[in-house]
Amino acid sequence: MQIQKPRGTYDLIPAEVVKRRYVEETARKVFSNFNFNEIRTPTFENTQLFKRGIGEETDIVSKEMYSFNDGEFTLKPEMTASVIRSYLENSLYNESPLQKLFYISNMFRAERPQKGRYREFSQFGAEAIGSGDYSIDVEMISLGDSILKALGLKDYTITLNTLGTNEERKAYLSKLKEHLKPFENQLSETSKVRLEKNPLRILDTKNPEERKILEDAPVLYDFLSDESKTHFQNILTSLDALKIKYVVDYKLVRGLDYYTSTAFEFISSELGAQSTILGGGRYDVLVEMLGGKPTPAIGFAAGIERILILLEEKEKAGKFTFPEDNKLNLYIVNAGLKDNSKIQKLLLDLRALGIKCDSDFLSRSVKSQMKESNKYNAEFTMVIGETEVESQKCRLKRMADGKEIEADLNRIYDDIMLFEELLRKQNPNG
RNA sequence: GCGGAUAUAGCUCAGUAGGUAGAGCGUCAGAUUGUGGCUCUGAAUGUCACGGGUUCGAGCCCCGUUAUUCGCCCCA
Repeated sequence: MQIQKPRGTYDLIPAEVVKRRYVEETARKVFSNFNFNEIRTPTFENTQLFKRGIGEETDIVSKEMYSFNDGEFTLKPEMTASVIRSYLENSLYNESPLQKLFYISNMFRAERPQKGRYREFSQFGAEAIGSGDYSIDVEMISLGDSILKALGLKDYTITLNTLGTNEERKAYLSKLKEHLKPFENQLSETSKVRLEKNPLRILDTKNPEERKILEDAPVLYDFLSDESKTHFQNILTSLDALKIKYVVDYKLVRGLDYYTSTAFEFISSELGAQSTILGGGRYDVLVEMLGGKPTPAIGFAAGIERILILLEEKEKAGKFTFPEDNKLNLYIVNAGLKDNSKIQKLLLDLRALGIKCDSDFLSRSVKSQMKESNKYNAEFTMVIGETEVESQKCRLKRMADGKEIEADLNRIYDDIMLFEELLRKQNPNG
């Protein structure tokens, strides 16, 4: 029996690699424009890092981690914990008080696969470590927005909330529990468990009955300090000034323990259950939790597969096209030349000069080779046989319009560059 | 992890009442000797996801497995 790829993984065949590279390169370009620097960390970490950083009770840590070596190591299920670990381990805080970092990497979570949800998946994301100022929150949101716009996406909603500080949340949570207690029997099993362990997550429910119960539940925002409220309002004011549209949703929460204060999600309606294409927020306590000095920080991550699904849907609808790979500059047709090394020598010289060129390796007919050249969308084609080798001359054909010049085999590169001029000289009327 | 659906050529899909597979696209070759795109002609390719069962006989029916997909859940 054929061996299959593991569940929830995928192959990227050449046609798909081109699309993915477009996403990665576009993201990289925008990150760079925002003066964020790339960071790369190991594929696996000590399991302890994620337990401490993400939280033992989270779904990710409690049931979705790929651990091995008796649980000592774990394939990274997200990047933030790794980035902070690396930030501390390499003392990046000594290089400058604000570190603006980005990453593009694959992650691993043992979830049930679905559209837009894989067991090995990819994210690009950014972390700004060292500033508690609201302006960096705005910077991050506009960074995410800029990348998606640069990619050609615009049909998404930016949803914002603020989760306040741990102390503020504590006061709120007891009120929320009080509100939910009477309805406990109507809650789902998971919500019942959460009522004790993490009541905030109940706000996130999709269950219509639970949503109803939550309608007149206390609102977290009302429990926040003036400082927290001002921080949030300043962000909103700035976003208005930048003409970035958003929706405030006081029920938006995040699933990882390290989040505090600002939280945001970029949501698309075209992805079914996996509607979040980009999500993030502040995590002002994480650096300290991982052994550093108290350091405010904020980050986000975006799902590359989800973005690709959206772009492919747009492509199908005729509203988008992926940029093509660089086309072949020259295809050399071998017309019965026994000594192929003469052609390969030519290819080698041209390639060294930066020309993308190829030839036949199947001893096919001239006609087939021409078709091949056409399929590769080659800019130029030339035919070389015994006659050409002897005379050191050949005909160089431009595929777009079929026009030809006589070219010198000893200076093909120059002739390609001078094509138009030579064409005029050789055919003054054509 | 729970519930539903699906699984036929590289791709998109047909396949009638169970009688051992087809189309379009793509690929390859040819349409007079060494020149592509259009057109025409022709060819190749499937253990009908895998394993078992029912039957004289299964792509079609039954069971299991695997994978995909939708919802829950989770999140990017």
